[in-house]
Amino acid sequence: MRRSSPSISDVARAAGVSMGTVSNVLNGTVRVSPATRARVEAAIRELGFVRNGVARSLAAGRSSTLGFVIIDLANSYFLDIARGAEKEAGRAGLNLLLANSDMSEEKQRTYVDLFVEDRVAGILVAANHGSTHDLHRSAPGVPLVVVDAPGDHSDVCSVVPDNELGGYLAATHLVEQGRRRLLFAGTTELVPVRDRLLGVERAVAEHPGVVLEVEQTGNVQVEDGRRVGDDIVLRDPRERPDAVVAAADLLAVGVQQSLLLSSSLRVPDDVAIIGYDDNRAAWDSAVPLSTIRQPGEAVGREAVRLLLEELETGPEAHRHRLVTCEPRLVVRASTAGTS
Amino acid sequence: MRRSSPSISDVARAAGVSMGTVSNVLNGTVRVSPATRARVEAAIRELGFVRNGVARSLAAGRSSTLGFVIIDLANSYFLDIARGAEKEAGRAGLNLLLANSDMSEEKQRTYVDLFVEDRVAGILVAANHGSTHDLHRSAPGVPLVVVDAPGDHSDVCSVVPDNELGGYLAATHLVEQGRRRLLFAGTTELVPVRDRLLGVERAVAEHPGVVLEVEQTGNVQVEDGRRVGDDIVLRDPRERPDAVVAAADLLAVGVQQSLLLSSSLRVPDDVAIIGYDDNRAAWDSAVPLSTIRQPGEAVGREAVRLLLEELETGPEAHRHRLVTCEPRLVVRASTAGTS
DNA sequence: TTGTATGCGTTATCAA
DNA sequence: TTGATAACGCATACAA
Repeated sequence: MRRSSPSISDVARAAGVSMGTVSNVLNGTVRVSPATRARVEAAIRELGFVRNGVARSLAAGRSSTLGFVIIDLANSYFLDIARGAEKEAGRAGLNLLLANSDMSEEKQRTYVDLFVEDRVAGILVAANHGSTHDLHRSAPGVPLVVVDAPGDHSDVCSVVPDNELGGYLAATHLVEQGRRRLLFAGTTELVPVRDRLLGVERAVAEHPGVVLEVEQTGNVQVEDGRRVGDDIVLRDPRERPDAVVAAADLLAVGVQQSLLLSSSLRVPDDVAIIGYDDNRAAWDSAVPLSTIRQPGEAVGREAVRLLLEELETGPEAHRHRLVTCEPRLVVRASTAGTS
Repeated sequence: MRRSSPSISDVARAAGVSMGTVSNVLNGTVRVSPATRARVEAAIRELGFVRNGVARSLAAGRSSTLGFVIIDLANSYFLDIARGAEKEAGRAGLNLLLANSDMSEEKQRTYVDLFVEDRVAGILVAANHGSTHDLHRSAPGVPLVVVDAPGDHSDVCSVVPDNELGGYLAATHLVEQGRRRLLFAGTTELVPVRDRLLGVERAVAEHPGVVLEVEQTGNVQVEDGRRVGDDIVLRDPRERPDAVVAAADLLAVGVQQSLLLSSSLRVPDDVAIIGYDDNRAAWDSAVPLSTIRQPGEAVGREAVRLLLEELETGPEAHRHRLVTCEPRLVVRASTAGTS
């Protein structure tokens, strides 16, 4: 039994050919006669040869893998982005490896550094808004694209979903369903939430007679939503909104739970509710939730495209830019009725 | 501006020392005089040198990264495993890279192959039960551990949660809460579910007077649970279970939703419900769900430990084995009352 | 179509 | 403590 795995030169010797020939049949770029090809392939099989990607990328000076540093894998949105990125990468013959930075900027740096050291072909980073400052400085020479947050435009490309449009779509939908008193719930501490609210405001402004109220929440989790719901339940009917735009699905689920448990208000009859994200975590609410679906796959796809573009164009000829992806309205039961 | 990133020899020239010296300050294994160290470090900073991990692992003949091929990243359990694995790997100075096989055995193979080609130090594979046959054959030379499914014991190590124990814990808890008519819901097509049922049966057998009924479901999703709940609601009170052991959290959520919507049965007063997995997707049910928490982090940790063991012992001296991790009962409101 | 030889950027061995 | 140099396994340019 051999100690280390066989190399190309072992294969060459076994097949009675040169290393170059073995390399040629492996890569298929240069023509090789069927006869020798067969001999080489037989030797490869016999020896159980597996090509060494490390030596490969060292010699070739390029790698065929992309690295994706993800801030929150528990969020299905980022998984969708990863899927989109993976597909687009596959089209270009590249593989996508993931690293979980788990909300930690330190781990984010560590993994970016790792990918840089490993000289991957390119790096994707899903980061927090505001934490993308010097990401590019960690990656000199390796193209890097910031995903889901606007990066420093002069140094990196970035891809973001159009949150303003999403808010607009949500509010417009509710108004078209006949709703007139809208309540927006969320915390405007978060930049994406702020953008969503802007879109809601634009939609409301387009429809005279429609009023909008904003309720700040501490966070955008289920418990925050429950508080919003409890508040609505306690109100005088004349003060009550007939529709809620939640800044996130979990928030919407909380609102819904609260209304349902109170048994006094029905969804959507009395209050329509729309969420945001189309998060898997909210797919199973009692009343199926209308929502704005994040363009996760598109974000991932576009990010890889930008990476490939930079890869082909070369670092200096490349102009960094921001690409925006459009979210989509998904109508389910929670807004389906007419008021 | 330089075309490619500076190498050790560039640094050596700039610092007026030899490559070996630079390598020594980089790795810190050999003593270097403070003076030259300072000169080298200055040159490194000045040139923006980043060490080349590819050449590094080629020359050293070893890599410091582990690869984890994950079957379903959308399931928070696997993310927990990844976290546990990452921590343990970190302790050994290794990095963990993830690949999403997304339920596809083909992608699983592809990524295992990729990791083998890249000569990672070791590979973790979270696989489907039954699909682990020839995984080791794809990875000659690279230690591979099967996670969450029993691998072919003679070829690989594997780590699994103790599903039988989990079932036992769940049923015992319910019996201790005074429940006497247990209903187990799930599909015994799935091996893990079958094991959980075995544990439930053992617990029931230990308590004369307690009866158990098994209701097969098509799958273990929320909708399957709703059907189970609907069935319970329609039953004659004397035929009705006072406790449900669901084979999975989502199933339990479905049961709960159905009972709650019916408004005729209360949880846990009339029917206690316990789930399985402690899946994040079920954290926000209306009545907080008691459950059996999967030992995700432990599974990941043990998997890496087995890998390290095989790495140190060497392939031939190493005996492959199966490690089992114990799940834990988590009591929340859905079983907290007394019947 | 196939063989030969050089270099990729490091580590590691052996001298100095 | 430091310097010189041979691998590591492959791609690739060039020669045959």
